[in-house]
Amino acid sequence: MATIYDVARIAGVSAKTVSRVLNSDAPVGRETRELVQAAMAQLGYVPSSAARMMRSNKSGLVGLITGAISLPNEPTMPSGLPDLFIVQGIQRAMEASGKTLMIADTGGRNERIPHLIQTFLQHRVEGLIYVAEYHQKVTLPPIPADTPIVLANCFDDIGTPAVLPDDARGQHDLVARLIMAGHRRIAYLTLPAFLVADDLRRQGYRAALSDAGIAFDPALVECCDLGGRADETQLIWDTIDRMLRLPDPPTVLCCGNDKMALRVYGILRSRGLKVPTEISVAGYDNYRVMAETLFPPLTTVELPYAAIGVRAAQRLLSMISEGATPPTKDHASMLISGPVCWRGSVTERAISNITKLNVIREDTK
Amino acid sequence: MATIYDVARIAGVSAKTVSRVLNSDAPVGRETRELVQAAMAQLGYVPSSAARMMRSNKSGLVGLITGAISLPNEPTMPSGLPDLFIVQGIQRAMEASGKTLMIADTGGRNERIPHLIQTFLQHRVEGLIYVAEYHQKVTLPPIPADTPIVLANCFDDIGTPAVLPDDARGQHDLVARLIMAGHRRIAYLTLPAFLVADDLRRQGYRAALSDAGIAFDPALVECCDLGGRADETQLIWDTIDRMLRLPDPPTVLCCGNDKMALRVYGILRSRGLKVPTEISVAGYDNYRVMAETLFPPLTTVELPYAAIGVRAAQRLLSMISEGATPPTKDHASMLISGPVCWRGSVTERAISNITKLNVIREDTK
DNA sequence: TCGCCTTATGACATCGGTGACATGACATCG
DNA sequence: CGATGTCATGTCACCGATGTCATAAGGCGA
Repeated sequence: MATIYDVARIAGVSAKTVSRVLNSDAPVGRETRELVQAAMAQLGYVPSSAARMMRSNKSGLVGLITGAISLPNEPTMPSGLPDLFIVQGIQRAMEASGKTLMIADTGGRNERIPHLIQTFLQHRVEGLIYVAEYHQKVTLPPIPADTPIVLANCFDDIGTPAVLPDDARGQHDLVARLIMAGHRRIAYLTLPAFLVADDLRRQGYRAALSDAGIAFDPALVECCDLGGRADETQLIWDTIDRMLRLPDPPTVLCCGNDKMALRVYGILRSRGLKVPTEISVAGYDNYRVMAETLFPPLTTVELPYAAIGVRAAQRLLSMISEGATPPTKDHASMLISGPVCWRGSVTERAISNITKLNVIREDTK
Repeated sequence: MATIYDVARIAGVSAKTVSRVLNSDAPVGRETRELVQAAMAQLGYVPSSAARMMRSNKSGLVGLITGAISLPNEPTMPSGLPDLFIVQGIQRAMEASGKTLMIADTGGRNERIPHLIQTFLQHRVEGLIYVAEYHQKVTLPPIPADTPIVLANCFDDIGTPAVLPDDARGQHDLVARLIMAGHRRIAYLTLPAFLVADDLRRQGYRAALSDAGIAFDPALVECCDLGGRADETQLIWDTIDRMLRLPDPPTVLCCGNDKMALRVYGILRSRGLKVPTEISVAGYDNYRVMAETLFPPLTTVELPYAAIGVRAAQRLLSMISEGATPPTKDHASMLISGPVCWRGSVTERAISNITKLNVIREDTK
């Protein structure tokens, strides 16, 4: 591979002059510049970032650690694959700032994280982002204090800056919207209780009911996610069966995620119940291949993955540019909420007030 | 950040000795080694890959260009997101060989590819892989001859090494298996004709019919994919309507992908047809969140994304180790086939012969 | 016409490792 | 006992850029 010295020789100038042409950091005669550029083109010269980095001690690299690439779609995983949108958001933001993103993957084995961090440090990354597959608490190995790090879709208990989905608000907004559409008996088929999101979503669910003066009925809430185990369909079937036999059965089933909603569609139809005319269904995630492809399309809440990625990247970039000074140690975690995506799977029993409707939408975007 | 010189000073040895401890490339006294290791630990020393690379001229980096991260799930895209499995496969293979993968994303704008390649070349990657979102022909900008490149899930017309899904064989195996299950009237709701995969799949479809001595009936084949446009559901509806009215209607509907199969499920049920007892459905892709979550689970053909990734990576690695010598210029493209995933969405009208069945399965894995 | 500034360019050291080679202390062997 | 070999370690140059400083030519005001 050609070097500036090769270019300099061909162009009949010094290496330093070639460097100046490359960086435009000092005046170079027009004629000389053209000679140098011709030589570079002729040799197919590409500057070595390694050499450049040695001198300047700035790598322009940001490291991203994720299990997202390795664990898409694993049935055991709650939210599934769309967390890759986080990576996409980060990518976009980094792009815009001229940094190069190095992506490493745990392959599902968290014990490899120290090694991945080591590799990144060898490349002198200017910052790190850790992306979790679903909203959870994590414990990362210690990172050198001069390397800023941001957690995306996860948090720890030592106050590392984090960017998280606002699960409580998402569920709240959905339920509030369902109430506005005239629903009063709102069932909630929840995620497994060990998920951070489950607790937050339940809070949002209850808060929305409470806001509307609707009593909470524990008979309408049941965990229906066994992490993809074979008997899950049976569990959902039984749960729906039980709820429909209640004296005052639900008019809408809120599912912990879109995948569960897909199952519910199949079950309801096997029982001869039409969606949404006989019963409404809502999901969570806005997993678009499902939500938009289902018939009828699924009302759901968007998990704002791309926005989480963008915000995480921005946060890291500002930490990098502010230098080692951790600023006013502002809120370690930042919550991002996504809008309710209203589609045909829920009946509008009463369009109470279009204006209010718009308010909610704008409020949540 | 500490350097070997800092370590050397603390340990009271020369920098070269520290280097020897790092690389174990020459004998070092036990006591000295321990001193050095203690100093490294004390300083939190991490070697600079930039400096190392300058001397050795080996980066240990491989560049991966993809639109996969940016375009998951876009309704306009045929196969959708699972091509990320290719990236996962590549990651695994690179991992095993000790190379570090740099991933760059086109963000859907192919005109950015030259810039991405430029960035990779600055980092002196030892090879490049381009991953396409779906099986297609691509035209990449010229790459320096000394940088090997492999195409995954795509090909070009200048004979660049490529690793591709064997669409013809996949569709053939599926149809053959359906025939073995007793089906004779096999409808095929195809992908858009502009897709490379469509032509190959049609070939496979016809070959399987022909193998079994079943006449090809054009009335059973219709394109039902408008790239996610709103009227797609209507088109599928009409097509199914027409086919069911045929004097000899199909007993199974093969869909161009699992997403279309999901739509078909909804439509069939809206029409009161039970899957699979009244009509069978098959998909393509083995997009597991769908295929396994649907009720009943979907029979489909696996698109062997992970295997494509692994093979592409292996191919690149061997090109790297063989050096600039392009070997015997063997087949530019390598076809990878995936197995038929047999699930509950298709009836077994006649289990003709278990042995044969196993043969097909083994044959296709 | 001289001093000074700007433009255009080059010489050289430097970044952090590693390869080539040298050196000194022992051990081994004929 | 001297020749030879191995171990343990150090010296120094070098990889390919760029920062610092120097130099030379030309423009311009005093």
